[in-house]
Amino acid sequence: MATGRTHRPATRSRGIPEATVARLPLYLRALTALSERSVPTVSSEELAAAAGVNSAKLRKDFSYLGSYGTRGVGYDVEYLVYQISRELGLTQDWPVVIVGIGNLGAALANYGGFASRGFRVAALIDADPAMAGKPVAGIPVQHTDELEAIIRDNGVSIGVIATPAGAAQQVCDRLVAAGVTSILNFAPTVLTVPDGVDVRKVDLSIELQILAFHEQRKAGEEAAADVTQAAGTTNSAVAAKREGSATDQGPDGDVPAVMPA
Amino acid sequence: MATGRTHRPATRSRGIPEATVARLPLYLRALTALSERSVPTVSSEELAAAAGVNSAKLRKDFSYLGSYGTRGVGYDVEYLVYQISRELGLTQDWPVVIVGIGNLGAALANYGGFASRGFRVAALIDADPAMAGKPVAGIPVQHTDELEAIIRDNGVSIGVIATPAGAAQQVCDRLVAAGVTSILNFAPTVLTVPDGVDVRKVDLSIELQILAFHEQRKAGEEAAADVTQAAGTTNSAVAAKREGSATDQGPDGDVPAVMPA
DNA sequence: GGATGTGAAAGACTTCACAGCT
DNA sequence: AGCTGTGAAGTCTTTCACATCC
Repeated sequence: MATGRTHRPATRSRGIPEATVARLPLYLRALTALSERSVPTVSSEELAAAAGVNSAKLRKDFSYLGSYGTRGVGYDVEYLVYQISRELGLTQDWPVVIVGIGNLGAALANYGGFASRGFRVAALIDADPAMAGKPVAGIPVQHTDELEAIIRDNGVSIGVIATPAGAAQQVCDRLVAAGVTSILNFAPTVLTVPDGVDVRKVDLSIELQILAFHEQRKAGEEAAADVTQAAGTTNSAVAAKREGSATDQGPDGDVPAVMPA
Repeated sequence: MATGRTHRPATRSRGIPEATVARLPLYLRALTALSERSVPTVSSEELAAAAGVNSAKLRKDFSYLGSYGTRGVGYDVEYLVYQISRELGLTQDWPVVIVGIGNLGAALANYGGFASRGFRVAALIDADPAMAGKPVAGIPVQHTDELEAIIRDNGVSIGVIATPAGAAQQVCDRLVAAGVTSILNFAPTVLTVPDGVDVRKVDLSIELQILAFHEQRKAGEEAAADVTQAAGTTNSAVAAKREGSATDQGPDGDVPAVMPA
């Protein structure tokens, strides 16, 4: 037990809102791009635009990390990159295992951004004996039998599940039993995990369905709200609604991703 | 607004909360499983468990759709499946194009759940001339040059971007110009789109970073709270920290190769 | 002057708890 | 008796707007 909601002696400040945490990677990516262009400082306005959020939100987010900016000037890019990296735990190396080396697993293994920042593919695991030894992305695939040993020998705490839905829970159970406490699930199924284990899911079909919902709504409004200016091409008139902000990308709200069981 | 649809009092609320919309696919999946097992009715408690949420939330969610349950009994599985499908716009067929047929694009094309629920892969598009004509998941890949024609001829309104980050915005612009109004972006970059176009993103690297944050927090607590039985496992080895390095799978590293986080 | 950092207000979402229907 | 549907309360998140500091 223990793990779960450990009672912490009110260690001040460590309360970064989940919504903020979910945006830190976005800021980090934008900052990294600026860094590569040798941009020394950036204002909340500029950085917010690059990250696709509004500046008030960004400043509020950063305020949870501390006062890393300079009034009248902006933020030092390199310094912020370091602070956010540290906050996200990317200054250390996280060994990761990918279970299920089908098309998706292979795509993930080949994903460059994977290795680049803090994450290292420690092993690829698949249940198919025929896959064993075969290299994918330069890493030999190992059989599921080795799962527990791999986790322990490499001190893996993050596992990626890219198996078919039917195998996901079983794989998850084994990962958790072997010591994994964070799971990124690509299988279209709800995973049940003990307290203290984080699960985030990535689900193509859910995302598409959400898009379909909005798409349908657009079509309805379009039809109902007669055709005002729509002259040329289709271009979704979509009319009203839609407030100012152009693109608050993504699953943004980050619905219920983390579910500590 | 205009549209004098002022007929219904309420209940048929036009405003289903975004958070609710994001969960409908989850409920639908759970219900479909029940349906396949020929379960006739289900209580909010049972369905909530299957979907991984709590029952109060589920009931509240359903209340936005209408009163589809029976007090003292529960919900009729088939009926709910239909209502949710309709609400999500899955009773119609959505042609989808996938742009960028690397490992990830291929994985998406092969994804079964794709075709099953209202979505149909209308075309696969890639910029590599060598890919043209080559079948992936039984569908011949077409060259980017054909993009506009494909969108128009098939009435595609949903596009999936699985290209490297560097090509994503350009592809996005072309999709939008051709009439696409919903985009699912797998490339690790912020897309800018005109008003009225929805973008959702799926980003491996962001998800991993969020997990790393929580993982780090756990480790800190563990250390602070010390003791616990523990013993085995642990010692995250944490080798040296790697810096940048320009990995990048050269050959069709497919997906987002560049752009770390 | 100019941009950050932040209380306070507004809004969105979740949870509670129970009235109301079967 | 059992379970849904929902106002109300509680919590989290976003936005505002301005005092504060370089």
